[in-house]
Amino acid sequence: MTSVLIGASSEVVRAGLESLLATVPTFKIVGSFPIGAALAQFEELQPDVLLLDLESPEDESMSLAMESEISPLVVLTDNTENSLVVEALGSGTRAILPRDATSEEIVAAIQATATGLVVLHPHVLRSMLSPILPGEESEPDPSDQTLTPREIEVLRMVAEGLGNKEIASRLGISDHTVKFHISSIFAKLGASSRTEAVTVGIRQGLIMV
Amino acid sequence: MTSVLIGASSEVVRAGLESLLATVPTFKIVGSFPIGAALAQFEELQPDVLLLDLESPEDESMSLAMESEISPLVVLTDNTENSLVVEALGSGTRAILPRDATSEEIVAAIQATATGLVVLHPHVLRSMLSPILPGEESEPDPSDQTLTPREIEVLRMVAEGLGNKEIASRLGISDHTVKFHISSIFAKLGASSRTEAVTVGIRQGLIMV
DNA sequence: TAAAGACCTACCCATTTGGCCGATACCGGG
DNA sequence: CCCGGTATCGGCCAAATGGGTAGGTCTTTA
Repeated sequence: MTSVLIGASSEVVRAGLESLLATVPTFKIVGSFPIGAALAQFEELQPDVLLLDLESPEDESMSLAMESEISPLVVLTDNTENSLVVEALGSGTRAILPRDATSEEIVAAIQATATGLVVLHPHVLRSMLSPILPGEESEPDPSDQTLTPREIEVLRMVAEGLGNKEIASRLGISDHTVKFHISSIFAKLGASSRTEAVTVGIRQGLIMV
Repeated sequence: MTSVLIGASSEVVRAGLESLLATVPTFKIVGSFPIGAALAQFEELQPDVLLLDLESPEDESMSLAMESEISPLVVLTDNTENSLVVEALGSGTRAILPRDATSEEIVAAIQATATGLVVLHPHVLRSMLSPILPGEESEPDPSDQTLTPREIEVLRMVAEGLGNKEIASRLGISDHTVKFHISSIFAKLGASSRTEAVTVGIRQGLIMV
């Protein structure tokens, strides 16, 4: 049984969510209020999940909810690309869905959230990943050479500051081989030291920091 | 009804997952094979979800799965902090859970994945957020030490892949001094190689890529 | 089947790195 | 005035690094 508290400024939305959740026998709606009231009631009602419908992420309700350290939080919002929602994940919010999510998605998100998991809509994920996955940049700079999976694996360990010997033992290969791979990496990346290789690799999105 | 294909190298794990999923009436196991075989069967069986148990993210199976563009993919792995798993999200993987996830979590993740949502374990989320959320850094490692302007200058050149001698001539100082600065940087950043110092420096926002 | 590429191993050797000892000099605060 | 932090030099030395060349499997591709 998962107890759910609904917070939505629109009464229509509340009614919609209520009827939606009512179709799932393991859900129990412990309350349904405008956002402010829902937040106020959270302490007392202690629901497993708080389902919030936010008109816009700029809404102060978002920050309010974030600051109150309410943890199992499912948020419906329009602007899934706003960095605000991404930040929200850093402080309690367990799920972010667009307001036009299907009922199956909302139900699944609440269930997953209740178990402690974090749920995202693919769009939200993309906006999170875009800064760190520069994505398919194929500038024919000096090379355009693609590293083999093995080389990427090695480069990743180089970035960790590991020595050739250490890398060798982790991969179960000889350190001679590691040196060979690193030489190939240098050639393909146009680098001449492992440190330079790392920065180039990061710039090209091959590895992350 | 959600059809699930299981891929795990260990027969014990397969049996465990099978019995776990069997308890959910809306799940239907369409197959259970070692990882390679599971990937091969994916086309034919066309499951709604592919559940993979990966021993380690370095496993070539991961890259294999990523390249095959199989989309509804739930991955169980040990090393949830590895950037590899984060990258995996960029190409198909819909869920990443630690291998010691509870049965509730696994079930919830499969259900959410089937509806198209992306599911993460909180740990995985943290490793994704850390690069773009500079805040919340409160690891009193050996670090928290602030680099002097000169040291930052040196670190920046180290990141470019320059050698001590080269840095020395650019700064108009002796290479001994450069080595001294780098030693201080190592101590303050808790690094033990110039490459590691660079990645730590990038992580802490001291330098940029 | 042949060719190509990825992957692994091995050797030699010059250069670089990083740790360790020490020293001088400047500057600001107690 | 002395002390601590910063910046600058010096030498010594073990270890790691990077370049070159040369071989060997294995899988995929043509």
